[in-house]
Amino acid sequence: MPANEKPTASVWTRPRRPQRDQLTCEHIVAAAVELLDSEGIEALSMRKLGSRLNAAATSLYRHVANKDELIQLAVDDVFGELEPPAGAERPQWRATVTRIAADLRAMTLRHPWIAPELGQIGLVHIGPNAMRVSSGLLAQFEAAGFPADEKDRAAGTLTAYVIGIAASEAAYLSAIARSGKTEQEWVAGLRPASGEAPQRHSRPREGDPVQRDAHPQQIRDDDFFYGLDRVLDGLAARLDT
Amino acid sequence: MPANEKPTASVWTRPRRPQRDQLTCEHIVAAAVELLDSEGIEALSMRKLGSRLNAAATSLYRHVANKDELIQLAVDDVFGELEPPAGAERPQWRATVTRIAADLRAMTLRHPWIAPELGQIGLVHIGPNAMRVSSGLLAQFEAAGFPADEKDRAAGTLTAYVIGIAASEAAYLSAIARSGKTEQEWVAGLRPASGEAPQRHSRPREGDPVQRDAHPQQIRDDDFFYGLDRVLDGLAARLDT
DNA sequence: CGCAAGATGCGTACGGTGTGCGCTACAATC
DNA sequence: GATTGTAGCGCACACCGTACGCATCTTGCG
Repeated sequence: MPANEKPTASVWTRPRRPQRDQLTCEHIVAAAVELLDSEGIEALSMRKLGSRLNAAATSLYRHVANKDELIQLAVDDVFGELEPPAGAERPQWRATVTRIAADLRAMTLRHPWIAPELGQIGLVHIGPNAMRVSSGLLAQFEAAGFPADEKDRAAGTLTAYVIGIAASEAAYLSAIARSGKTEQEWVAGLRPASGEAPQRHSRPREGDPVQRDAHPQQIRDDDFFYGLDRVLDGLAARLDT
Repeated sequence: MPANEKPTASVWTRPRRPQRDQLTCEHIVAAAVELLDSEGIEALSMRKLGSRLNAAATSLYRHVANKDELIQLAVDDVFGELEPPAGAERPQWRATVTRIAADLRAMTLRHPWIAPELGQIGLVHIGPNAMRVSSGLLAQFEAAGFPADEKDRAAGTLTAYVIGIAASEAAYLSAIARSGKTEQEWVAGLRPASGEAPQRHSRPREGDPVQRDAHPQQIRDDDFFYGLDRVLDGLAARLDT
C-alpha cells in the first residue's frame, strides 16, 4: 500500500474536494451581509468569510474582484430589501415619500454597517437596486409638481437628511450593541455620568419621564419623523407658488 | 572633560537620540490631520505617521491609546477650525444658523476623510471642540424661540441634513481626487457614459449650459443652499404658530 | 468513449497592518 | 552621585488583502 501512496494515494485517502454548494457570487454576497450584520464591518475579513462558506479565502476572488467590490455588492444587496414605489400620483406624493424615507431608515438600522458606506459611495458607484429606489423617489417629486431642474435637488435634500440621521442612529446603536447591553440599560447607565455631554440621543428629555426611560427607541422614532416632517414641509412650501 | 566621557564610546559616536521635537500628543494629532488631508484615511498607518515624525510607530502609543482614539482626536482637532456663534439673538437666528451650516460643510470638504467618521461617531464620543459647535447651534435654536423639548430635535434635523449632504459631496470629491483629474474634466468625461446613471452630481442639468459645464462646484453650492433653505423653511414654519 | 480545454478551488507567499512587551537611555529628583 | 520614572525603540505576533501557479473538476467536441 505505501508503494503507490506517493504518486496518487488511495482513492479513499485522496483529498476529494468536499461537496460544497457551488460558491456563487450571490452566495458570497449573502454570506457577507450575514457576517456584516452579526459582527460589524471591522470583523469582515476574506478569510473569515471564506471559512463560513467552507472555502479558502482566495477562492472568493474567482467571483469577486476584491473586498471593496464585495462591500459595494453587499450594499446594493440590502437595497434590494426596499420596494420602490408603485405609481406616482400627485395627491399622495408626501405619503409615499414618507414611506420611502422610513423604509430607508429602517434598512439602515437593520444593517448599521451600511451607514458609512452610504456616505462613501455617495451615489457615484450606485448599484441597480439602489438606483431603482433612487429613481422611484425622483419620480415622486416629479409627480408632486417640482419643475425638472428642481426635483433632483428636492430628492437630494430628502436623502441627505435621511442618510444623515440614520447614520447617526446607526452609530449609536452599534455602540450599544458592542457594549452588550440593551438600549434602555445603556441610556440609564449613561445618565448619571451625563451632564457634560448634551448629545442628542442620551440627553435627558424634559417630557414624560415614563416614556423617557421606558422607550428610548420611541424617542428616536419621534425625532426622525419630526425632522422628516420639517424637511417635507419646507419642500412642500415650494409647490404653493 | 574627556574623563567623564563614559567607557563606552566617544560622545560624538555615541548614538545620541537625534534631537526631535518632543513628540507630544498635539504634534501627533496635527501630523495625522496633515497625512489624512493629503493621502486619505486608508493611507494612514501608524508606521507612516511615525516616520513623518521621525519616530518609530510604537512610540506613538506613549501618547495615544490606539489608532481609533487618534482618529477621534483628529476629528475634534479639525472641529477647532470652526468658530462657534458669538451671541444668540432672535432676529438673526436664521442667518447665524446658515453660517454655521456652511462652515460645517466647508470643513467637511476641506477634510473629506472626516465624513464617514462623523457618521460613525454620531455625536456619542463627541470631543470638546465639536461640543462647542454643537451647543452653540443649540443656543441659536433656543434663541429662535423653539420650546425646550423641540430645540434639540430642530438642531438634529439641521445637522443630519448638513452631514448627509456633505458626506455625499466629500465622497464625490474624493473619487475625483483619486482619479487625478479636475472636477470639470471628470464631469465631462462622465457625461457620454452617463444616461444610465441619474445620480445627483453628474446629472445633466437642464439649465444654462455654460454654467453646467464651467462651474460644477457652483452647482454643488446651489444644491447645498437650496436644501438648507428648505430645511430652515420647514423649521421656521414651526415658529409661526 | 476519449481527450482537450476551460473553469474552479486552494496552498503558499509577500508585503503590509495594529499593537503588546521588555530593553535602553535620558531627565529630574533626592 | 544614586535613584527613579519615563519617552522612545526593536522585536515579535497575529492578522490582513491578494497575486500566483498548481491540482482538480466540468464540459464540449471529435
